[in-house]
Amino acid sequence: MNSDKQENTNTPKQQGHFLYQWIAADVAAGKNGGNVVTRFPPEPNGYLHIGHAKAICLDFGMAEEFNGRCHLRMDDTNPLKESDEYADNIKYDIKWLGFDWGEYFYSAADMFDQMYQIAENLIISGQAYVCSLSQEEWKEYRGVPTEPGKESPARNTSPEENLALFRRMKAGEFADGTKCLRAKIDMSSPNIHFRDPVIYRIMHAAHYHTGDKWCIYPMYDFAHPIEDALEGVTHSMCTLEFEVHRPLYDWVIDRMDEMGMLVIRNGNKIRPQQREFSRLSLTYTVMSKRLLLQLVENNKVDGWDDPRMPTICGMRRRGYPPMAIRNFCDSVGITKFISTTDFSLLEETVRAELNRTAERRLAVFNPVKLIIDNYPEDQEEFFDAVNNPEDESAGTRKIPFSRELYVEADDYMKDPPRKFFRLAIGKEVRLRYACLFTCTHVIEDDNGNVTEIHGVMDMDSRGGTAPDGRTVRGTIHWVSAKHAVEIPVRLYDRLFTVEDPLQDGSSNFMKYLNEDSINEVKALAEPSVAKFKPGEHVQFERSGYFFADPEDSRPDNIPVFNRTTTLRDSWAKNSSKK
RNA sequence: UGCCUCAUGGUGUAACGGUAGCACAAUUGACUCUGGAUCAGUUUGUCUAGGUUCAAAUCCUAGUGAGGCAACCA
Repeated sequence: MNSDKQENTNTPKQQGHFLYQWIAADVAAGKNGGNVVTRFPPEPNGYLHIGHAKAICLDFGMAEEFNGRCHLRMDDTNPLKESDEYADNIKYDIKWLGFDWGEYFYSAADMFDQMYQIAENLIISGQAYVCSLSQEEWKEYRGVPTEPGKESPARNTSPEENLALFRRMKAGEFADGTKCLRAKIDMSSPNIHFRDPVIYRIMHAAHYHTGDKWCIYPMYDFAHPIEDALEGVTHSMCTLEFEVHRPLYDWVIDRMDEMGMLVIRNGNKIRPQQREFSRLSLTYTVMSKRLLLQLVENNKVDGWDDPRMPTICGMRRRGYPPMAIRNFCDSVGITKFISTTDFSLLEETVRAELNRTAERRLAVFNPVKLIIDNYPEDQEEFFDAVNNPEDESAGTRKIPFSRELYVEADDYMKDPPRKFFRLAIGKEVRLRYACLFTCTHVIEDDNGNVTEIHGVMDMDSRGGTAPDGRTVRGTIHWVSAKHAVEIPVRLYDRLFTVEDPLQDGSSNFMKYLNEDSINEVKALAEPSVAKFKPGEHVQFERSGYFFADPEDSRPDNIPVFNRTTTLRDSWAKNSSKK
């Protein structure tokens, strides 16, 4: 028993990314009593995007891995930007991804009283003071990194004087920006964040959560470590740009420790620690809330949940399954290296998931009539089709068949290249699930466009199997002309035309918008497609994965189908190369 | 420039002093009632220069390149 324990403490599992190892080492060493508490701390000032999903998977994932818990906390210390609408949608998105914070929901605003108390304590112990310098003046006093700054004239005023001033700030006696509370640290530190950082500012603004109770609000650098400490968070993970803030984070934790305000859990004093990892970047999109907001406000997209947006809600409407997003987040890994992930990796993860789960249907997007001349005019019959070849339990369905069908115009070629295995005069193809068909002739209009494809079926090939076992290379999809239903579809493509829309700065990114990123068309589908419910996925064979849009559907209850992603198409890839 | 950080195929990541591996992308073939899926194969890499060591992607030194910080935003 004893030796077992020793082995555990000395050999943390040497696998997983660096943050995993960091936590594993703490657990093995018995730090915080071996408990792990993480947190995901969004500011409710925008919608969550795929970059946040990476952080969510990390924060909740590490908690689960070490049998701990992950808090959800609204980091709402700036009333000017935050709202309930954002907070509600953030919660919805996290749940949709499949994570649960249980009873551990927090709001920074709920800790304003304690933050205020800590600020007063700092003033009393001479570690904070009220400064009246204007922002311009302060900029000059703070100085540049290469040389020490200058002390604020208020730096050495007495605690009594500062306390009185701070209380008057709280009482609303001063206008915005005329005064602020600064931590008294080190004006000559090479780390700018140590040069007496502002920890409270005056903002006469109603907070979506606390209303008019406050007119002073804490700054991030002060609030965040307090939030972590008060909640008893053990491991606080954030993105790389906060690396230089870490000494200040630790400074605040030290002060709380001196004040005896750190949480004691099971006899262990919980001292939160911060570590940083690289944020996610994706090709062909932008990931900053600010820029996404610009797209929304300039009507370049249809809102935060436009299926072209890299937001969680946009991807949901596009038809990306939550598991695909989680698998993607796992596969990009956690490092400190600033990298850009190929969008195709995300798409491939989505295809992998949908290939397993989505039912197949036949739909024709660019129809041309195909007539089976040896099939009786008034006859119709039904053929069995497999719903999902990757999942036998999905069963089969019947597809109606008749003399006149629609097929893709692209599936016919007048002068086909040698490796074209589709319709051409004299060639035999398989009509998926139905029969073998040989094209005999076509009818063209005055412009040379094919209006009808004619041919004959092998009457012994019903169901699509060759009676003599001959191989037929090409199989094409079709719908029966008199049975087909018309469905609205939205074909989406990437939002930007270049891998890095910010290649010449964030002010010019809109010029790289892809004008062709949405294409609304009609398609003809087999009748069963009309029965799809909003929120269901489908693969239209040989075309792509589609998602019945939960927001829009027609009066006849046929949904609008958003194209989630195309199928891989090695024929198109090869032929476009030539 | 001051402080902090990072550097492995086209892209992203693994290797924790001992055979540079995996995924995506690219490419060849097999198979196939989706030119999908599946299976098999191929191509491409340790930023540079020194040092320590029997042995370095890994440790040390210097250089180079990239990023972050200098809001009363988070």
